[in-house]
Amino acid sequence: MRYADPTVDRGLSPPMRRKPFTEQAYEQIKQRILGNALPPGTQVLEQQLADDLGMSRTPVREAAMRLAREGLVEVRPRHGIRVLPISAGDMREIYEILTALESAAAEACARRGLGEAEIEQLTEAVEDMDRALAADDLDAWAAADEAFHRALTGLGGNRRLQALVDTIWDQAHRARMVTLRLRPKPKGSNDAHRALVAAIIARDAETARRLHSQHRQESGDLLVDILNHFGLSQL
Amino acid sequence: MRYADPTVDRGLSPPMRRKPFTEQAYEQIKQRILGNALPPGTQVLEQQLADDLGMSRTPVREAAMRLAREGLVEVRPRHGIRVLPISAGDMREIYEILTALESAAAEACARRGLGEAEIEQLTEAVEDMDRALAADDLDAWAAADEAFHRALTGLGGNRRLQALVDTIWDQAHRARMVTLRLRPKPKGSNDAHRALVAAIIARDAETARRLHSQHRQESGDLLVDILNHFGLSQL
DNA sequence: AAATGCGATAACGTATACGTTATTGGCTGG
DNA sequence: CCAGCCAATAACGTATACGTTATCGCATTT
Repeated sequence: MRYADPTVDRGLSPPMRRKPFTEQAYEQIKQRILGNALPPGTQVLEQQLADDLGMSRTPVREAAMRLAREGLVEVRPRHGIRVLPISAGDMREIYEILTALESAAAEACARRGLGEAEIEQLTEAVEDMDRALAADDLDAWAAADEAFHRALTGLGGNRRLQALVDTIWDQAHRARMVTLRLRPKPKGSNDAHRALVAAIIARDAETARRLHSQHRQESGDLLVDILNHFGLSQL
Repeated sequence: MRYADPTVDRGLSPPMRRKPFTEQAYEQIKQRILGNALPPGTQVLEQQLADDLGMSRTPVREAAMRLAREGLVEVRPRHGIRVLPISAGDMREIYEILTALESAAAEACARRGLGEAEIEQLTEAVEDMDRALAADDLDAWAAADEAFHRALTGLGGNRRLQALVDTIWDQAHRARMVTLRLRPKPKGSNDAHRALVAAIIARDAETARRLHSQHRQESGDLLVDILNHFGLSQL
């Protein structure tokens, strides 16, 4: 039986524990899917993935079941693990959920009021978005946009909500990456985020919710329209 | 090696397939938790659960990991699987999420408009709630209330949202059962549901959302207050 | 008696073994 | 040549085996 070679024990002293294989498998497979190394429609056998990752089928199976429940793959009993394509309809569902949850987070932020340092996280992200847009760096813009949304949900003070949003956000990753270069410059997003931050600072919960809800819904609609317009009904 | 006895093959002809052990384990353990056969704080070893359920550790482990991600248990290496207590703070988080998602479903129902038969599902549930309340049958009331919420999310036309709500709803199950008999008669809920149905029929999306959001938020606050008032900070 | 060290043991993470069954490729009959 | 059958096989679900490591009891020390 082959176990993790203790001599390769990721340096560091005692508090550094090796990440369980199940976790490694989950992260790596997910990364391959999001990074398009495993494009939608791909089918891989459990054994094959296990070989690739240098572990046995057990952790791979556990990771696959998790990814399946998160909606990234489908396990088809004798056909392997299939990377799911995302349809425009899926995106509609995903954005509807993101809209509801993120708006609730925005409302919560405004209601409870944020501290100096917390506001800073948001404004920082908006400034990064501005800079990226000025430099025409769409990848940087996407990263900053993600940072903003992550900060927003993080500051809402609801861990469960944050975890849900993270999971769901990942499902839409591929579609966002594709549409990023097919859509008009996302100037509107920056403005919308600025307005939201203002509402949060003003502790106007209802406005914060409404602004973000509207913004999210518009982004979602735009994205779905682009997918349909370019005939990208499956990603 | 012991495999499922084919002679006990749940009757039915060919299209009837035995449910995988992993699934059985998940359902049974969950049922035991929700039914309080495994009260919060309980710790059971994987092997022990496996013996109880008449299967090996493998499916039990998979079920445990799933339940852990759903927030019902915590796996503590070498201490067994621990049934998590629910705190008032947890309930706040859970209700915040339910509020956001169900309100979105209500809005969606109103926006797209429901057919005769679909409306019927909702009014049926409300009538059941009325009957149960008149008969002072709180368990029946809770069941009808759950049916209403399930119908609402189902009719929203967003499968992902429905699945999320189902999972999160379960997390709050114990707390609802406990507070059911500590709270005043839930007459207000019935009225709120009736008003919501009216808004949906009128296809007034914004009102539907606002009504349901408010109702949900109030139920959540009430529940949290009761928990705190009775010192039930851990369930 | 309390604290420390150490060995036994139990529980876990992972690997492997194994029965079951769907799929597949070839073969036979039309 | 094609449809249907059959055997081989591959992939999966589940069970079991096994190395690792945390915990616990017990003995030794202060």
